[in-house]
Amino acid sequence: MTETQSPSSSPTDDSPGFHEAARREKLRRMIELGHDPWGSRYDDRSLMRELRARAGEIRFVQASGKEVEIPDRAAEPDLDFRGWLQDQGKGEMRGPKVRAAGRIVLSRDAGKLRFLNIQDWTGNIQLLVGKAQVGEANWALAECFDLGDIVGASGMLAFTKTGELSIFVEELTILTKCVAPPPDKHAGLADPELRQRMRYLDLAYTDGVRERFLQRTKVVQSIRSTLGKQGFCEIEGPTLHSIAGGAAARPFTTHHNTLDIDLFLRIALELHLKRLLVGGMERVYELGRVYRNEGISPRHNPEFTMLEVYQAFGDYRSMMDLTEAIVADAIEAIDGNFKRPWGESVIDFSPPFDRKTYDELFAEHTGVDPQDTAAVAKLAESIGFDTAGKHPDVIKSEVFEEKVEDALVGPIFVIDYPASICPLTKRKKSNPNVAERFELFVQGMEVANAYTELNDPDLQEQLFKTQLAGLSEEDSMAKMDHDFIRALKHGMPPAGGLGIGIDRLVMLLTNSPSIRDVILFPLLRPEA
RNA sequence: GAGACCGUAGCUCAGUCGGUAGAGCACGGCACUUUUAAUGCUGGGGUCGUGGGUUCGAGUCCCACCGGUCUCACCA
Repeated sequence: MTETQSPSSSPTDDSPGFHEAARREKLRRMIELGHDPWGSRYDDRSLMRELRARAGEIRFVQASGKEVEIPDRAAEPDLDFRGWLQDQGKGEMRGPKVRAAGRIVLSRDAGKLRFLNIQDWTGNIQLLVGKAQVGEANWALAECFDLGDIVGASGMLAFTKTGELSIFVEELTILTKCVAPPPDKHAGLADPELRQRMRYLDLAYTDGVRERFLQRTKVVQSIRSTLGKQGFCEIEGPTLHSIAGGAAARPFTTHHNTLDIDLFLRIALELHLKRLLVGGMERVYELGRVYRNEGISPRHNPEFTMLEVYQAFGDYRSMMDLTEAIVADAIEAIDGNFKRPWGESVIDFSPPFDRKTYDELFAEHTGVDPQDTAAVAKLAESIGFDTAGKHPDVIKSEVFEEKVEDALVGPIFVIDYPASICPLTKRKKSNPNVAERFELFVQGMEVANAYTELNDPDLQEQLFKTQLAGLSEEDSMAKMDHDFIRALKHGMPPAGGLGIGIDRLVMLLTNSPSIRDVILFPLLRPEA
């Protein structure tokens, strides 16, 4: 901001930055004409969506005084509007007086007549500005407008001769001058780096971007509403943890000066929510950011949004029903279409989703008996995995990820995981080697993960102490948290718990191939 | 962290065999009171990501670096 030129500097057509210079010249002229180029409060405007809804109020008044309804061009797309209008003979359009404000995204001028398309976040509308109609002062202002300027207009809502709904402007207001040249008016921004670094431009000028992020908002609002209706209570847990538990991921570290202690940014919400179950908060959730110091990919961002829900006296099966309800309600909130496009294919989110056990899917996709540890190890080695010194369940899960997960088109609940890789999950009564856990897979992506929560403090302590052979402590979900064990000793009710990756859910629901398409400001290396 | 590909005007993109940098949009000027990515005429706009090297000559070939995209690794 320190390099701003004075508004009085003249445009120089032969220097780099001449686009800005030309715009600053118009800014100077606006000031000269007595306008504030940075605008102020602008009341009583209608949104573009509202204006389009009012098109039905417009009438053509014939010379005789007879009012004629305007044909609905949506119902008659082939109508020759110009011809229809001529057939009505002499007369004039009459429509409501309206005010609107928005950014100029298109501009055409035809001598002493200008057409401006202005856009707000509900749509756009054409302004018709005629020199004779608006008078010299407004016309002089209109001559200072550029693409990208934010302007206000008041006038009559009516149709032009070609049938385009327009505001026939009577008064113009500059609300904010745009001094930087905008992206291509048609193509918007295409360079993925620019789209992320200058998200404001991507939102303002690239087709569909604002809509996608508004859909994300609808999904999040819908989730809160679904949970609220079922009596769940939203809480805010700490994001600074002294033990980064609840998941297996490398944490970001930070430091508190006064206490002189190192802290971690949370990698999961789990352990604090379960403490709340102990405290008698029977249905709780948190929807918030977690941080994992891992790689960046089309499906991973170092900070992402997680939903975790805990329901006392439930189990992982109640969480399956809840997951389906959350997804179904979110789809209803967007557009109600359960068969959703995904690239070249279509995902059918109609509940109920498929449910298959881990072992069933393992056998189906590998042809190997999941109980036959020797055969599983042999398969792992044939894929190229090193099996030496690894727990059989670790080997099995490596094979599962390699051979099964990518093939899960879904939506499908994978249920009943090997217990040894689930240190926070209750075991099945019928088989202690199996954990009551499911993950929801869609297009090979893990979207949700849920357990019947382990509430036995002694078993939990033991599992925290046990590092599975073949996993480093960093790779392990088992991190000793004495305070959490102490909480369990006071009695955590049997419960179901659920985690949903919100970014990935939004990706799937909005047909977005990269997580960066649904995160407003994904992590980027700083510019040089 | 490894590999492949990419970086040219404000934006979107061409650029052949190594031979003085191109288009559309945008921008300036002129014309036009019913346009729809308006149109017609006209003008200006470039440190080809950065720095080296090869060459008589580099946007183009080579090396390093910066940034991005994808794949892999990591994310049990």
